[in-house]
Amino acid sequence: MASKTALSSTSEAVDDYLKAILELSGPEEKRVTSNALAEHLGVRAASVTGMLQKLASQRPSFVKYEKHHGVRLAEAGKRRALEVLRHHRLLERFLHEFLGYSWDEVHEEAERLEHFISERLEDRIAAKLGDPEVDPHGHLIPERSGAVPFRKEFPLLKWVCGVPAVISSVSDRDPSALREMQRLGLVPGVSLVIDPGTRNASLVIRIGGESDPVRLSQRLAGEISVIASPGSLPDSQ
Amino acid sequence: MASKTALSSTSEAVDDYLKAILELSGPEEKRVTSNALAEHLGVRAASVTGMLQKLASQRPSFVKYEKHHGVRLAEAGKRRALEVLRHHRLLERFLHEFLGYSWDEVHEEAERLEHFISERLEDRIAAKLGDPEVDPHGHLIPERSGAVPFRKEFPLLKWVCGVPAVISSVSDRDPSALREMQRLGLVPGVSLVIDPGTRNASLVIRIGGESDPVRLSQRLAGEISVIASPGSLPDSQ
DNA sequence: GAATCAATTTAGGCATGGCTAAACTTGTCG
DNA sequence: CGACAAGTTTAGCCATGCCTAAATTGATTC
Ligand SMILES: [Mn+2]
Ligand SMILES: [Mn+2]
Ligand SMILES: [Mn+2]
Ligand SMILES: [Mn+2]
Repeated sequence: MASKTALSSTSEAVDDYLKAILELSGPEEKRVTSNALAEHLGVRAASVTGMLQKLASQRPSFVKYEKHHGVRLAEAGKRRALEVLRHHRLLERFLHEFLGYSWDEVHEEAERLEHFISERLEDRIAAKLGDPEVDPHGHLIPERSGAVPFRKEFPLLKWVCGVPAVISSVSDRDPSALREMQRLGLVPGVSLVIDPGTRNASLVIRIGGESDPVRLSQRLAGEISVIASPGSLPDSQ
Repeated sequence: MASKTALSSTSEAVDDYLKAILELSGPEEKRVTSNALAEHLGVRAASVTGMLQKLASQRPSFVKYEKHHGVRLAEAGKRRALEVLRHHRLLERFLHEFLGYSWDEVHEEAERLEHFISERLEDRIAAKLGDPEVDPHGHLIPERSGAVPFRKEFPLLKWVCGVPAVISSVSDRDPSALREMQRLGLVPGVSLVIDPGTRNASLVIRIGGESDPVRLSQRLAGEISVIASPGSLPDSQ
């Protein structure tokens, strides 16, 4: 344990809490509840409380924690969370591009290794990949400096019918959903339109300018995020 | 912690004990003392005793342990130790060959990652490297099946003066020694002869058929292992 | 303003893997 | 044989992170 401390001073458990807070608090950096963390991390709420108290009491503290009112990242916590998230996404990309992993296999491996690679390895992987901006699921990779690229994207389920969109990213946590999307051609960069009036249990879409419609389950659609299609703007000729 | 268990059922600490026993017991599989393990692992002897008792009491047990008389690997322990050793050496080779690590940098990174790579990643790395037989320091890589390649090698310090030898491997644990060897050209595959009568604090050798002698400290020489040079056999024309 | 209920925290435990200090074995030497 | 020293084990502790069960708090709702 002493040797792992030398690398970063954070344990795997601490890393995972910080990353979970980062992801759950969203771009607006909302406070995150103990329950939400417990569910995301697969531990009991009581365990979360214990960890949050410890994270809040360190110097410098990793989180700002107010009893009964949730938690948000402090400066040091945000720095480490972004560091781990960069590791995760670089690793996913590396496994996919150099070692023949499919996009539904990369997440599990990266989830473990992200805590244990050195800064040197992070840099070598980034260099080998040519400093990529996105991972295989379309997620933006935080920069080495800690800067966070930003892109306004929307859940496909909230996109307006009839307006062309481009898939920007998909959730990486469900391998079987990823295989299904792969089969349908639903990968980042692909454009689509939602058929008017299909907003019930499923959604009918047309992919990439083709005319044959595809029916999408709520479950699958819920994992897809989109941005406006360049072709949908007024200046599209 | 439950999730790490899913990968292998051994913790990083257990892995390191098993690997240490494997290395310290040598090809003859001698019993290893608590003190030797404590020194190798950088923990106190009392901690070793505690761990050995636990490893011996598992089912199936990882080690055969007799109080006050040292420990040796049981079947399950040997299997896991070789598995981790294979990870270590494949990783060293991969970091060196694909990611530009120098041979004095690979050990530290591999020492951490060896515990956390999946069987899938192990296989992909081995395939990418073309199933290599040795790591950057000349150490033989255990096979996937658990088979252990064998090669009879000797400490340079015990080699006979005047008889040509070839460097088979060097210790990977001291980065500054490795840099020094690199500088002198003392890498696996290089042939050398020890000058007669130099067996004191240092050793004078001639490298690769050249005539200029090199003085080698006991410390450096102690990290080098050799095998007989093919050219030294009677049938060398 | 009080009752209620869901969310949260506290209290008390357990497993892992370290540590120190104090006992105990074992082999060796007088 | 017996005493001693080195090596080893035991006893008792600590930190990390998880758990369950039992309080507690805070946000309604009447
Ligand atoms: Mn993780
Ligand atoms: Mn991803
Ligand atoms: Mn290790
Ligand atoms: Mn090596």
